[in-house]
Amino acid sequence: MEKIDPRALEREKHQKKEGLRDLPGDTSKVVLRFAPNPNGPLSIGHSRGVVINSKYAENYDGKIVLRFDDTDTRVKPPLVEAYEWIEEDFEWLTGRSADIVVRASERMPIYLDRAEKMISEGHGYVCQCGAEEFRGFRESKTDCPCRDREIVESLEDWKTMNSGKMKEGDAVVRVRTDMSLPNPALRDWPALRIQHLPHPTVGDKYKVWPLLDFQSAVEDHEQGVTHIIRGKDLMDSTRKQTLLYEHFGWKYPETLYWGRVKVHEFGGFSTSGMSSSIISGEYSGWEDPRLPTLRALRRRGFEAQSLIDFWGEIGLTQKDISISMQTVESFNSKIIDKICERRFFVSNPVPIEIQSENKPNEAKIARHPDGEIPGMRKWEIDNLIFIQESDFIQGKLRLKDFADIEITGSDAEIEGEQRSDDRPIIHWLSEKISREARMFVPEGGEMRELVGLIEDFELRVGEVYQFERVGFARLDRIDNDVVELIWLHG
RNA sequence: GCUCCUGUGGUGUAGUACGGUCCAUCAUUCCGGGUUUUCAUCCCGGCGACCCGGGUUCAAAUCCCGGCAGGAGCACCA
Repeated sequence: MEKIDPRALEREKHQKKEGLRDLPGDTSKVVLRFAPNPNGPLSIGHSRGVVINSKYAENYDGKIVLRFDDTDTRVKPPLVEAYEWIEEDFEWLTGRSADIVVRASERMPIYLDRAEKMISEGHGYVCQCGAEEFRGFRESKTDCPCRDREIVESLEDWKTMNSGKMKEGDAVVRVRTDMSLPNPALRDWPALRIQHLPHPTVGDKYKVWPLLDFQSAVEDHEQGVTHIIRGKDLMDSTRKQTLLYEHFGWKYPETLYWGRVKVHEFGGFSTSGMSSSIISGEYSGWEDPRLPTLRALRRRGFEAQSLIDFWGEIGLTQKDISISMQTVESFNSKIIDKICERRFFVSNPVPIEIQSENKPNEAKIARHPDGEIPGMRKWEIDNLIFIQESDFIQGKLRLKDFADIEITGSDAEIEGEQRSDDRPIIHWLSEKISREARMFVPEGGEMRELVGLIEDFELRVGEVYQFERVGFARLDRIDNDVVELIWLHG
Protein backbone atom coordinates (compact mmCIF):
# COMPACT_ATOMS: atom_id res chain seq x y z
CA MET A 1 0.00 0.00 0.00
CA GLU A 2 2.74 2.43 0.90
CA LYS A 3 4.30 1.76 -2.46
CA ILE A 4 1.60 3.76 -4.16
CA ASP A 5 2.82 7.17 -5.13
CA PRO A 6 0.96 9.57 -2.81
CA ARG A 7 1.13 12.27 -5.44
CA ALA A 8 -1.21 10.23 -7.59
CA LEU A 9 -4.00 10.98 -5.14
CA GLU A 10 -3.51 14.71 -5.36
CA ARG A 11 -5.37 16.75 -7.85
CA GLU A 12 -3.08 17.82 -10.63
CA LYS A 13 -2.99 21.50 -11.37
CA HIS A 14 -2.72 22.69 -14.90
CA GLN A 15 0.63 24.01 -15.91
CA LYS A 16 1.31 26.90 -18.21
CA LYS A 17 2.96 25.65 -21.36
CA GLU A 18 6.35 27.26 -21.67
CA GLY A 19 8.07 28.40 -24.79
CA LEU A 20 7.05 28.90 -28.38
CA ARG A 21 4.65 26.50 -30.03
CA ASP A 22 6.02 24.17 -32.68
CA LEU A 23 6.54 25.41 -36.21
CA PRO A 24 4.18 23.83 -38.76
CA GLY A 25 5.25 21.91 -41.83
CA ASP A 26 8.65 20.51 -42.66
CA THR A 27 11.13 21.69 -40.07
CA SER A 28 14.17 19.70 -41.19
CA LYS A 29 15.98 22.74 -42.58
CA VAL A 30 14.32 25.87 -41.32
CA VAL A 31 15.08 29.22 -42.96
CA LEU A 32 13.53 32.31 -41.44
CA ARG A 33 13.86 35.96 -42.22
CA PHE A 34 13.56 39.37 -40.67
CA ALA A 35 12.89 42.07 -43.25
CA PRO A 36 12.91 45.68 -42.07
CA ASN A 37 12.82 48.85 -44.13
CA PRO A 38 16.14 50.62 -43.51
CA ASN A 39 14.53 54.03 -43.05
CA GLY A 40 15.70 54.20 -39.45
CA PRO A 41 17.13 52.03 -36.68
CA LEU A 42 15.12 49.23 -35.06
CA SER A 43 12.49 50.03 -32.47
CA ILE A 44 10.93 47.96 -29.72
CA GLY A 45 8.21 46.92 -32.15
CA HIS A 46 10.78 45.41 -34.50
CA SER A 47 12.39 43.58 -31.62
CA ARG A 48 9.48 41.14 -31.51
CA GLY A 49 10.32 40.02 -35.03
CA VAL A 50 14.00 39.71 -34.30
CA VAL A 51 13.49 37.82 -31.04
CA ILE A 52 10.79 35.43 -32.25
CA ASN A 53 12.52 34.63 -35.53
CA SER A 54 15.91 34.12 -33.98
CA LYS A 55 14.45 31.96 -31.20
CA TYR A 56 12.88 29.70 -33.78
CA ALA A 57 16.10 29.63 -35.79
CA GLU A 58 17.90 28.56 -32.64
CA ASN A 59 15.28 25.97 -31.64
CA TYR A 60 15.33 24.31 -35.02
CA ASP A 61 19.00 24.79 -35.73
CA GLY A 62 17.98 26.80 -38.76
CA LYS A 63 19.15 29.94 -40.48
CA ILE A 64 17.97 33.52 -40.32
CA VAL A 65 18.12 35.97 -43.20
CA LEU A 66 18.31 39.69 -42.50
CA ARG A 67 16.82 41.32 -45.55
CA PHE A 68 16.60 45.04 -46.19
CA ASP A 69 13.39 45.84 -48.01
CA ASP A 70 14.67 49.02 -49.59
CA THR A 71 12.95 49.25 -52.96
CA ASP A 72 11.03 52.43 -52.26
CA THR A 73 12.85 55.67 -53.00
CA ARG A 74 9.93 58.04 -52.62
CA VAL A 75 7.54 57.36 -49.74
CA LYS A 76 9.87 55.74 -47.19
CA PRO A 77 13.31 56.23 -48.69
CA PRO A 78 16.19 54.30 -47.14
CA LEU A 79 18.57 56.04 -44.79
CA VAL A 80 22.13 55.16 -45.74
CA GLU A 81 23.29 54.84 -42.13
CA ALA A 82 20.35 52.66 -41.16
CA TYR A 83 21.68 49.50 -42.78
CA GLU A 84 24.57 49.44 -40.37
CA TRP A 85 22.45 50.54 -37.41
CA ILE A 86 20.02 47.70 -37.99
CA GLU A 87 22.82 45.15 -38.18
CA GLU A 88 24.16 46.51 -34.91
CA ASP A 89 20.71 46.42 -33.30
CA PHE A 90 20.21 42.86 -34.50
CA GLU A 91 23.52 41.78 -33.05
CA TRP A 92 22.92 43.52 -29.76
CA LEU A 93 19.59 41.80 -29.41
CA THR A 94 20.52 38.28 -30.47
CA GLY A 95 24.19 38.27 -29.57
CA ARG A 96 25.14 37.24 -33.08
CA SER A 97 24.84 38.42 -36.64
CA ALA A 98 22.31 37.11 -39.13
CA ASP A 99 23.35 34.07 -41.21
CA ILE A 100 22.69 35.91 -44.44
CA VAL A 101 22.32 39.63 -45.04
CA VAL A 102 20.74 40.81 -48.29
CA ARG A 103 19.71 44.16 -49.65
CA ALA A 104 16.77 44.05 -52.03
CA SER A 105 18.23 47.02 -53.90
CA GLU A 106 21.27 44.94 -54.82
CA ARG A 107 19.13 42.11 -56.15
CA MET A 108 17.26 44.18 -58.72
CA PRO A 109 18.35 42.13 -61.78
CA ILE A 110 16.65 39.08 -60.29
CA TYR A 111 13.37 40.91 -59.71
CA LEU A 112 13.33 42.59 -63.11
CA ASP A 113 14.11 39.33 -64.83
CA ARG A 114 11.36 37.59 -62.93
CA ALA A 115 8.91 40.36 -63.80
CA GLU A 116 9.74 40.10 -67.48
CA LYS A 117 9.26 36.36 -67.35
CA MET A 118 5.93 36.86 -65.64
CA ILE A 119 4.75 39.21 -68.37
CA SER A 120 5.97 37.01 -71.19
CA GLU A 121 4.15 34.04 -69.70
CA GLY A 122 0.98 36.06 -69.50
CA HIS A 123 0.82 36.05 -65.70
CA GLY A 124 1.36 39.77 -65.52
CA TYR A 125 0.78 42.80 -67.69
CA VAL A 126 1.66 46.45 -67.95
CA CYS A 127 -1.25 48.63 -66.91
CA GLN A 128 -1.42 52.27 -67.86
CA CYS A 129 -4.58 53.13 -66.01
CA GLY A 130 -4.28 55.82 -63.36
CA ALA A 131 -4.51 54.80 -59.73
CA GLU A 132 -7.96 56.35 -59.38
CA GLU A 133 -9.15 54.78 -62.57
CA PHE A 134 -8.04 51.33 -61.55
CA ARG A 135 -9.66 51.72 -58.17
CA GLY A 136 -12.94 51.95 -60.02
CA PHE A 137 -12.26 48.76 -61.95
CA ARG A 138 -11.27 46.98 -58.78
CA GLU A 139 -14.42 48.05 -56.96
CA SER A 140 -16.71 47.14 -59.84
CA LYS A 141 -14.88 43.87 -60.56
CA THR A 142 -14.33 44.86 -64.18
CA ASP A 143 -11.23 44.21 -66.26
CA CYS A 144 -9.22 47.25 -67.20
CA PRO A 145 -8.50 47.76 -70.94
CA CYS A 146 -4.79 46.97 -70.52
CA ARG A 147 -5.60 43.50 -69.26
CA ASP A 148 -6.57 42.11 -72.65
CA ARG A 149 -3.72 43.49 -74.68
CA GLU A 150 -1.26 41.17 -76.41
CA ILE A 151 1.73 39.94 -74.43
CA VAL A 152 4.09 41.51 -76.97
CA GLU A 153 2.52 44.92 -76.37
CA SER A 154 2.97 44.57 -72.64
CA LEU A 155 6.54 43.52 -73.23
CA GLU A 156 7.16 46.61 -75.33
CA ASP A 157 5.69 48.84 -72.63
CA TRP A 158 7.86 47.01 -70.12
CA LYS A 159 10.94 48.00 -72.11
CA THR A 160 9.78 51.59 -72.31
CA MET A 161 9.20 51.67 -68.58
CA ASN A 162 12.73 50.46 -67.96
CA SER A 163 14.24 52.84 -70.48
CA GLY A 164 13.21 55.80 -68.38
CA LYS A 165 11.03 57.24 -71.12
CA MET A 166 7.88 56.81 -69.08
CA LYS A 167 7.04 59.15 -66.25
CA GLU A 168 6.37 57.98 -62.71
CA GLY A 169 2.76 56.93 -62.39
CA ASP A 170 2.29 56.35 -66.09
CA ALA A 171 2.39 52.61 -65.84
CA VAL A 172 2.58 49.74 -63.42
CA VAL A 173 3.08 46.01 -63.77
CA ARG A 174 0.19 44.00 -62.39
CA VAL A 175 -0.09 40.35 -61.49
CA ARG A 176 -2.95 38.78 -63.37
CA THR A 177 -5.21 37.15 -60.79
CA ASP A 178 -8.96 37.49 -61.25
CA MET A 179 -10.95 40.71 -61.09
CA SER A 180 -13.95 38.89 -59.68
CA LEU A 181 -12.15 37.62 -56.60
CA PRO A 182 -14.22 38.27 -53.47
CA ASN A 183 -11.29 39.90 -51.69
CA PRO A 184 -10.68 43.25 -53.43
CA ALA A 185 -7.08 43.37 -52.23
CA LEU A 186 -6.17 40.45 -54.45
CA ARG A 187 -7.62 41.71 -57.74
CA ASP A 188 -4.74 42.19 -60.21
CA TRP A 189 -2.47 43.59 -57.56
CA PRO A 190 0.43 45.90 -58.47
CA ALA A 191 3.88 44.33 -58.54
CA LEU A 192 6.27 46.97 -59.89
CA ARG A 193 6.14 50.70 -60.51
CA ILE A 194 8.26 53.45 -62.02
CA GLN A 195 10.53 55.50 -59.77
CA HIS A 196 12.91 58.11 -61.11
CA LEU A 197 14.17 59.30 -57.77
CA PRO A 198 17.68 57.89 -57.35
CA HIS A 199 18.21 55.23 -54.72
CA PRO A 200 20.59 56.36 -51.97
CA THR A 201 22.91 53.40 -52.45
CA VAL A 202 22.44 52.14 -56.02
CA GLY A 203 21.68 55.45 -57.70
CA ASP A 204 19.55 55.93 -60.80
CA LYS A 205 20.47 52.71 -62.53
CA TYR A 206 16.91 51.36 -62.38
CA LYS A 207 13.71 53.09 -63.39
CA VAL A 208 11.31 50.34 -62.42
CA TRP A 209 11.21 49.06 -58.87
CA PRO A 210 9.26 46.18 -57.32
CA LEU A 211 6.70 46.76 -54.59
CA LEU A 212 7.00 44.82 -51.34
CA ASP A 213 4.64 41.99 -52.24
CA PHE A 214 6.54 41.13 -55.41
CA GLN A 215 10.07 41.70 -54.17
CA SER A 216 9.48 39.83 -50.94
CA ALA A 217 7.81 36.90 -52.68
CA VAL A 218 10.66 36.46 -55.16
CA GLU A 219 13.38 36.92 -52.57
CA ASP A 220 11.82 34.47 -50.10
CA HIS A 221 11.92 31.89 -52.86
CA GLU A 222 15.50 32.79 -53.79
CA GLN A 223 16.61 32.35 -50.19
CA GLY A 224 14.70 29.14 -49.66
CA VAL A 225 12.69 30.61 -46.80
CA THR A 226 10.60 27.86 -45.21
CA HIS A 227 8.68 29.85 -42.60
CA ILE A 228 7.51 33.44 -42.65
CA ILE A 229 6.54 35.02 -39.36
CA ARG A 230 5.04 38.44 -39.76
CA GLY A 231 2.37 40.86 -38.62
CA LYS A 232 -1.18 39.93 -39.42
CA ASP A 233 -1.60 43.20 -41.28
CA LEU A 234 0.28 41.30 -43.98
CA MET A 235 -2.24 38.47 -44.22
CA ASP A 236 -3.42 39.72 -47.59
CA SER A 237 0.20 39.81 -48.71
CA THR A 238 0.34 36.10 -48.05
CA ARG A 239 -2.75 35.60 -50.18
CA LYS A 240 -1.41 37.80 -52.99
CA GLN A 241 1.96 36.11 -52.94
CA THR A 242 0.40 32.65 -52.87
CA LEU A 243 -1.32 33.52 -56.15
CA LEU A 244 2.03 34.60 -57.58
CA TYR A 245 3.70 31.41 -56.37
CA GLU A 246 1.00 29.42 -58.15
CA HIS A 247 1.89 31.21 -61.38
CA PHE A 248 5.52 30.34 -60.90
CA GLY A 249 4.82 26.82 -59.69
CA TRP A 250 6.55 27.39 -56.36
CA LYS A 251 5.55 26.22 -52.91
CA TYR A 252 4.68 29.04 -50.56
CA PRO A 253 6.40 29.01 -47.13
CA GLU A 254 4.49 28.20 -43.95
CA THR A 255 3.24 31.48 -42.54
CA LEU A 256 2.60 32.56 -38.95
CA TYR A 257 1.38 35.91 -37.70
CA TRP A 258 1.48 38.18 -34.71
CA GLY A 259 -1.04 40.89 -33.88
CA ARG A 260 -0.63 44.61 -33.58
CA VAL A 261 1.43 45.85 -30.65
CA LYS A 262 0.97 49.11 -28.82
CA VAL A 263 3.22 50.23 -26.00
CA HIS A 264 1.42 52.24 -23.32
CA GLU A 265 4.34 54.48 -22.59
CA PHE A 266 5.12 55.34 -26.18
CA GLY A 267 1.69 55.40 -27.79
CA GLY A 268 1.63 55.39 -31.54
CA PHE A 269 4.94 55.91 -33.24
CA SER A 270 6.45 55.07 -36.57
CA THR A 271 9.96 55.16 -37.92
CA SER A 272 9.05 57.92 -40.35
CA GLY A 273 7.26 59.84 -37.61
CA MET A 274 10.30 59.65 -35.36
CA SER A 275 12.50 60.66 -38.26
CA SER A 276 10.61 63.89 -38.84
CA SER A 277 10.50 64.66 -35.10
CA ILE A 278 14.27 64.29 -34.99
CA ILE A 279 14.73 66.53 -38.01
CA SER A 280 12.47 69.17 -36.49
CA GLY A 281 14.59 69.11 -33.34
CA GLU A 282 11.91 67.73 -31.07
CA TYR A 283 14.27 64.88 -30.17
CA SER A 284 18.04 64.95 -30.00
CA GLY A 285 18.46 61.90 -32.26
CA TRP A 286 17.58 58.24 -32.62
CA GLU A 287 19.18 57.60 -29.23
CA ASP A 288 17.00 60.13 -27.41
CA PRO A 289 15.91 58.34 -24.20
CA ARG A 290 12.30 59.32 -24.83
CA LEU A 291 12.20 57.27 -28.03
CA PRO A 292 11.26 53.58 -28.32
CA THR A 293 14.28 52.71 -30.44
CA LEU A 294 16.53 49.86 -29.36
CA ARG A 295 19.43 52.31 -29.35
CA ALA A 296 17.59 54.47 -26.85
CA LEU A 297 16.68 51.52 -24.65
CA ARG A 298 20.29 50.33 -24.78
CA ARG A 299 21.51 53.79 -23.89
CA ARG A 300 19.23 53.83 -20.86
CA GLY A 301 20.62 50.50 -19.72
CA PHE A 302 18.16 47.84 -20.79
CA GLU A 303 19.69 44.42 -21.28
CA ALA A 304 18.89 42.65 -24.55
CA GLN A 305 17.88 39.64 -22.46
CA SER A 306 15.00 41.59 -20.91
CA LEU A 307 13.46 41.99 -24.35
CA ILE A 308 14.09 38.34 -25.17
CA ASP A 309 12.39 37.27 -21.93
CA PHE A 310 9.57 39.68 -22.51
CA TRP A 311 8.70 38.62 -26.05
CA GLY A 312 9.14 35.01 -25.06
CA GLU A 313 6.54 35.46 -22.33
CA ILE A 314 4.15 37.06 -24.80
CA GLY A 315 4.80 34.42 -27.39
CA LEU A 316 3.28 34.36 -30.82
CA THR A 317 -0.40 35.28 -30.84
CA GLN A 318 -2.63 37.00 -33.34
CA LYS A 319 -4.26 39.14 -30.70
CA ASP A 320 -3.81 42.89 -30.93
CA ILE A 321 -2.14 43.77 -27.68
CA SER A 322 -1.31 46.78 -25.60
CA ILE A 323 1.77 46.22 -23.52
CA SER A 324 3.47 48.11 -20.75
CA MET A 325 7.16 48.91 -20.35
CA GLN A 326 6.67 48.03 -16.67
CA THR A 327 6.76 44.38 -17.62
CA VAL A 328 9.98 44.80 -19.57
CA GLU A 329 11.39 46.76 -16.64
CA SER A 330 10.51 43.97 -14.29
CA PHE A 331 12.42 41.46 -16.43
CA ASN A 332 15.31 43.90 -16.64
CA SER A 333 15.42 44.46 -12.87
CA LYS A 334 15.73 40.75 -12.24
CA ILE A 335 18.76 40.65 -14.52
CA ILE A 336 20.61 43.79 -13.54
CA ASP A 337 19.96 43.90 -9.82
CA LYS A 338 22.58 41.18 -9.36
CA ILE A 339 25.23 42.84 -11.48
CA CYS A 340 24.89 46.54 -10.71
CA GLU A 341 26.98 48.23 -8.09
CA ARG A 342 25.21 50.54 -5.66
CA ARG A 343 25.92 54.23 -5.38
CA PHE A 344 24.29 57.25 -3.80
CA PHE A 345 22.70 60.06 -5.75
CA VAL A 346 21.41 62.99 -3.74
CA SER A 347 19.05 65.23 -5.66
CA ASN A 348 18.46 68.80 -4.47
CA PRO A 349 21.17 68.43 -1.85
CA VAL A 350 20.89 70.16 1.53
CA PRO A 351 24.20 70.76 3.37
CA ILE A 352 24.46 69.54 6.94
CA GLU A 353 27.33 70.32 9.30
CA ILE A 354 28.33 67.52 11.63
CA GLN A 355 29.13 69.04 14.99
CA SER A 356 30.33 65.99 16.90
CA GLU A 357 34.01 66.06 17.80
CA ASN A 358 34.88 62.39 17.73
CA LYS A 359 33.17 61.36 14.54
CA PRO A 360 34.59 58.55 12.42
CA ASN A 361 36.55 59.84 9.45
CA GLU A 362 35.70 57.05 7.09
CA ALA A 363 32.56 55.31 5.82
CA LYS A 364 32.48 51.82 4.32
CA ILE A 365 29.49 50.74 2.31
CA ALA A 366 29.04 47.51 0.37
CA ARG A 367 29.25 47.66 -3.39
CA HIS A 368 26.33 45.25 -3.43
CA PRO A 369 24.11 44.43 -0.44
CA ASP A 370 24.01 40.68 -1.04
CA GLY A 371 27.70 40.39 -1.73
CA GLU A 372 27.04 39.54 -5.39
CA ILE A 373 29.82 42.00 -6.06
CA PRO A 374 32.36 41.80 -3.26
CA GLY A 375 34.15 44.79 -1.79
CA MET A 376 33.35 48.06 -0.16
CA ARG A 377 33.04 51.66 -1.18
CA LYS A 378 35.28 53.69 1.13
CA TRP A 379 34.97 57.42 1.65
CA GLU A 380 36.56 60.07 3.72
CA ILE A 381 34.25 62.02 5.94
CA ASP A 382 34.68 65.66 6.73
CA ASN A 383 32.25 67.76 8.72
CA LEU A 384 30.20 68.69 5.72
CA ILE A 385 27.67 66.21 4.34
CA PHE A 386 24.66 66.41 2.02
CA ILE A 387 21.25 64.86 2.26
CA GLN A 388 18.32 64.99 -0.12
CA GLU A 389 15.91 67.86 0.35
CA SER A 390 12.99 65.43 0.50
CA ASP A 391 14.66 63.68 3.46
CA PHE A 392 15.53 66.85 5.32
CA ILE A 393 13.73 67.05 8.68
CA GLN A 394 14.39 68.33 12.13
CA GLY A 395 15.02 65.24 14.20
CA LYS A 396 16.45 61.77 14.14
CA LEU A 397 17.69 60.01 11.01
CA ARG A 398 20.14 57.26 10.21
CA LEU A 399 22.78 57.90 7.56
CA LYS A 400 22.88 54.54 5.87
CA ASP A 401 25.89 52.43 6.84
CA PHE A 402 27.32 55.24 8.92
CA ALA A 403 25.64 56.69 11.96
CA ASP A 404 22.50 57.72 13.79
CA ILE A 405 22.15 61.48 13.82
CA GLU A 406 19.87 64.17 15.12
CA ILE A 407 19.40 67.26 13.02
CA THR A 408 18.81 70.68 14.51
CA GLY A 409 18.68 73.52 12.05
CA SER A 410 21.40 72.69 9.55
CA ASP A 411 23.62 71.03 12.13
CA ALA A 412 23.74 67.39 13.06
CA GLU A 413 24.91 65.57 16.15
CA ILE A 414 26.11 61.98 15.88
CA GLU A 415 24.27 59.85 18.40
CA GLY A 416 26.19 56.68 17.73
CA GLU A 417 27.55 54.50 14.96
CA GLN A 418 25.36 51.51 15.70
CA ARG A 419 21.78 51.50 14.68
CA SER A 420 19.89 52.11 17.88
CA ASP A 421 16.24 52.29 16.85
CA ASP A 422 13.95 52.17 13.83
CA ARG A 423 14.43 55.76 12.73
CA PRO A 424 14.32 56.28 8.94
CA ILE A 425 17.41 55.32 6.97
CA ILE A 426 18.47 57.72 4.27
CA HIS A 427 21.20 57.93 1.67
CA TRP A 428 23.69 60.78 1.97
CA LEU A 429 27.07 61.98 0.77
CA SER A 430 30.25 63.29 2.29
CA GLU A 431 31.38 66.51 0.70
CA LYS A 432 34.70 64.75 0.04
CA ILE A 433 33.10 62.22 -2.30
CA SER A 434 30.47 64.44 -3.93
CA ARG A 435 30.46 65.38 -7.52
CA GLU A 436 27.99 67.43 -9.46
CA ALA A 437 25.54 65.33 -11.43
CA ARG A 438 22.43 65.59 -13.53
CA MET A 439 19.90 62.84 -13.99
CA PHE A 440 17.69 62.91 -17.08
CA VAL A 441 14.35 61.26 -16.62
CA PRO A 442 12.24 60.65 -19.73
CA GLU A 443 8.59 61.25 -18.91
CA GLY A 444 6.38 60.82 -21.90
CA GLY A 445 7.47 63.40 -24.42
CA GLU A 446 9.19 65.49 -21.78
CA MET A 447 12.61 65.19 -20.21
CA ARG A 448 12.79 65.93 -16.51
CA GLU A 449 16.16 66.91 -15.17
CA LEU A 450 17.21 66.22 -11.60
CA VAL A 451 20.16 68.21 -10.36
CA GLY A 452 22.20 66.83 -7.53
CA LEU A 453 25.34 65.14 -6.35
CA ILE A 454 26.67 61.71 -7.16
CA GLU A 455 28.96 59.51 -5.10
CA ASP A 456 32.25 59.90 -6.94
CA PHE A 457 33.56 56.42 -6.25
CA GLU A 458 35.04 54.47 -9.18
CA LEU A 459 32.54 55.80 -11.69
CA ARG A 460 32.67 54.47 -15.21
CA VAL A 461 30.99 55.85 -18.27
CA GLY A 462 28.51 53.37 -19.75
CA GLU A 463 27.92 51.59 -16.46
CA VAL A 464 24.47 51.10 -14.96
CA TYR A 465 24.27 51.75 -11.24
CA GLN A 466 21.54 51.32 -8.74
CA PHE A 467 21.17 54.51 -6.80
CA GLU A 468 19.89 53.43 -3.43
CA ARG A 469 16.35 54.53 -2.68
CA VAL A 470 16.20 56.11 -6.15
CA GLY A 471 16.51 53.47 -8.85
CA PHE A 472 18.64 52.36 -11.76
CA ALA A 473 20.34 54.80 -14.09
CA ARG A 474 23.14 54.62 -16.61
CA LEU A 475 26.15 56.89 -16.57
CA ASP A 476 25.89 58.33 -20.04
CA ARG A 477 28.83 60.72 -20.09
CA ILE A 478 30.85 63.22 -18.13
CA ASP A 479 30.54 66.71 -19.48
CA ASN A 480 32.78 69.44 -18.08
CA ASP A 481 33.25 67.42 -14.92
CA VAL A 482 29.49 67.09 -14.49
CA VAL A 483 28.25 63.50 -14.45
CA GLU A 484 25.25 62.91 -16.70
CA LEU A 485 22.93 60.05 -15.83
CA ILE A 486 20.02 58.66 -17.77
CA TRP A 487 17.20 57.19 -15.78
CA LEU A 488 16.42 53.54 -16.42
CA HIS A 489 13.70 52.44 -14.02
CA GLY A 490 12.97 51.88 -10.34
C1' G B 1 -18.88 48.64 -49.05
C1' C B 2 -15.91 44.11 -49.73
C1' U B 3 -12.20 40.64 -47.60
C1' C B 4 -9.84 38.94 -43.31
C1' C B 5 -8.13 38.39 -38.10
C1' U B 6 -8.97 38.53 -32.82
C1' G B 7 -12.09 38.36 -28.26
C1' U B 8 -9.78 34.35 -20.91
C1' G B 9 -8.56 38.94 -14.43
C1' G B 10 -5.86 46.02 -14.77
C1' U B 11 -2.02 44.22 -18.62
C1' G B 12 -0.21 39.93 -21.05
C1' U B 13 -0.57 34.62 -21.40
C1' A B 14 -1.78 28.73 -20.78
C1' G B 15 -5.81 25.70 -21.77
C1' U B 16 -9.75 25.56 -27.09
C1' A B 17 -7.81 20.71 -33.07
C1' C B 18 -9.74 14.90 -29.35
C1' G B 19 -16.18 18.71 -24.46
C1' G B 20 -15.60 16.31 -18.27
C1' U B 21 -9.25 15.76 -14.93
C1' C B 22 -10.62 23.93 -15.39
C1' C B 23 -14.78 26.17 -8.70
C1' A B 24 -9.48 27.90 -15.20
C1' U B 25 -2.27 28.26 -15.68
C1' C B 26 1.75 31.41 -15.21
C1' A B 27 3.96 36.29 -15.49
C1' U B 28 3.35 41.39 -14.49
C1' U B 29 0.60 45.25 -11.87
C1' C B 30 -1.97 46.26 -7.36
C1' C B 31 -2.89 45.16 -1.92
C1' G B 32 -1.04 42.80 2.70
C1' G B 33 3.02 40.33 5.36
C1' G B 34 8.32 38.61 5.98
C1' U B 35 13.88 39.13 5.06
C1' U B 36 17.08 43.45 4.27
C1' U B 37 21.13 49.52 7.61
C1' U B 38 17.77 51.15 -0.11
C1' C B 39 11.26 52.93 -1.28
C1' A B 40 15.95 47.69 -4.76
C1' U B 41 16.31 42.34 -4.93
C1' C B 42 14.34 38.02 -2.63
C1' C B 43 10.32 35.09 -0.02
C1' C B 44 5.06 34.24 1.52
C1' G B 45 -0.10 35.41 1.03
C1' G B 46 -4.35 37.93 -1.32
C1' C B 47 -7.75 40.47 -4.90
C1' G B 48 -9.01 39.70 -9.88
C1' A B 49 -11.15 36.62 -16.03
C1' C B 50 -13.62 32.55 -20.03
C1' C B 51 -17.47 39.31 -25.04
C1' C B 52 -23.06 38.56 -25.21
C1' G B 53 -27.46 35.50 -26.46
C1' G B 54 -29.39 31.01 -27.95
C1' G B 55 -28.58 25.70 -29.14
C1' U B 56 -26.40 20.53 -28.72
C1' U B 57 -25.12 17.53 -24.31
C1' C B 58 -25.61 14.15 -18.25
C1' A B 59 -21.54 17.87 -18.92
C1' A B 60 -19.27 23.74 -22.90
C1' A B 61 -13.70 28.46 -21.99
C1' U B 62 -13.66 24.25 -25.41
C1' C B 63 -18.73 22.15 -30.40
C1' C B 64 -22.92 24.76 -33.54
C1' C B 65 -25.83 29.21 -34.82
C1' G B 66 -26.66 34.40 -34.25
C1' G B 67 -25.11 38.99 -32.40
C1' C B 68 -21.58 42.59 -30.39
C1' A B 69 -16.76 44.75 -29.79
C1' G B 70 -11.70 45.75 -31.27
C1' G B 71 -8.03 45.55 -35.21
C1' A B 72 -6.20 45.03 -40.27
C1' G B 73 -6.15 44.99 -45.77
C1' C B 74 -8.53 46.85 -50.36
C1' A B 75 -1.18 52.33 -51.66
C1' C B 76 2.17 53.35 -58.12
C1' C B 77 4.48 52.52 -48.59
C1' A B 78 6.82 48.73 -45.94
